[in-house]
Amino acid sequence: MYALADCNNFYASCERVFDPSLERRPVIVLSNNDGCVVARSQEAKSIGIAMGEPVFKCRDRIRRHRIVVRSSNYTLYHDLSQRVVQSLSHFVPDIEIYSIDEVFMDLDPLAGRDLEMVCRQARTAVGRWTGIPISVGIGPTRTLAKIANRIAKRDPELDGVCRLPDEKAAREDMLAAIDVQDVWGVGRRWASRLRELGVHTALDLSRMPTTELRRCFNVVAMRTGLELRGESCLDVQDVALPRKTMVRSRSFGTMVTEWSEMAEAIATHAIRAAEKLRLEGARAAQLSVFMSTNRFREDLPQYHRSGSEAMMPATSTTPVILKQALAIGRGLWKDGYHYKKAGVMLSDITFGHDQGMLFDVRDHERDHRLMEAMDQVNLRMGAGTVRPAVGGLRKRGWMMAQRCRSPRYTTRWDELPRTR
DNA sequence: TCTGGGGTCCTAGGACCC
DNA sequence: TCTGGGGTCCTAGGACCC
Repeated sequence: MYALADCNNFYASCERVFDPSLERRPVIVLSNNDGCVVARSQEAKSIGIAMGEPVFKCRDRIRRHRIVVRSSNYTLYHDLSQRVVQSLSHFVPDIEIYSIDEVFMDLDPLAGRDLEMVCRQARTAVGRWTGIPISVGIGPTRTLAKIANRIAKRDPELDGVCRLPDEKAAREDMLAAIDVQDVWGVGRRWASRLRELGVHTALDLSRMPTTELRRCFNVVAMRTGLELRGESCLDVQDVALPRKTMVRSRSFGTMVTEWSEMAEAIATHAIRAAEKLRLEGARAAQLSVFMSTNRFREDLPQYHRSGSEAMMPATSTTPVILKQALAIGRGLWKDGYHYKKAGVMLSDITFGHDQGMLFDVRDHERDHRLMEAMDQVNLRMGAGTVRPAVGGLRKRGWMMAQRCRSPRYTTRWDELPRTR
């Protein structure tokens, strides 16, 4: 058996933990650059604010209903997420962190115990210890646990925990009430194709022949079908798999028309990416840079391009990555466009020892000492205390807009919550 | 005026090998 | 006259997730 613990309205709930005045009020959290709505409290959902809706389209409703608006504060959300995981692991040993607000739990080690009871205890504890409300779904496969979780959220009488019934008829009734689009693994495209085939609910999907799913879609869809029938195809990954790629990108606060600004943005992404790579003890052998105009501005000429080069040998040294990223970026750049976004992607990521180079003249030992010194200073004195100047030294238009970010209550001494 | 960021997996098709 | 069969690797694009 598996359980899925999912934080309710996670970012909105995080905002409430240290600001109880937000309780019972509609709250929304915005994406980077304060562009779209990425989280809504229950009250905001009831008003009809949609997930992913651009803020400028709901300004009226925000004013009319006095909705509280927050920029996203990932430092805070990430920290609270870790506390939720820590609390859960107190009750269930085998867990997989699936996303910032979801945890899968393998319940087999708890065989013989009342699984629903354990999950209820875990839910209460998370609420008390972290202030974050969660819902838990229990089922024989991960896909069914997801569905149970959805039901737990929807039906207040279940008090936040739903165990999928074992009896066939009862379970089928539940599956029949779930829209096929709401099944984990079925997105918009597949949902519309499935509807054309007469498949409208999770129950319909579970009854579709495996070979048909394989033929019309792919093995991923086939697994989903099997999982809905109770045949487990996806296990809890209790060890996080090593990453394969790393991306740093942002859309700009205001559009960029000068290479000097674009260069700062690319440099900043390259610097951050290299830093994170070192933090994880990894190196990358492939570097890509991309830039694009604003796809929503149909009145302006469009341009988007990416370029990529090998890095030999694989590296995490900032100056190496930086120099190459700027060279690629310069090659992509064309005057005359209004750029809205740029980014850097590192791939072919390795951990441990890499292939060396026969004619390598670079002093890697020196690189290593330099990076170590820089990282140590930044760790102790604050991020960005020592950094390459090409990333820019003053506030510029390309930098991200964040008009209403709450304090980083749990990770900064100078932003600790105070009592009056 | 204003529209996010970061991932994974699968498949088809082309290039290449013997 | 007649022109095979069995592979691997890479990439781009499409789908999905949060």
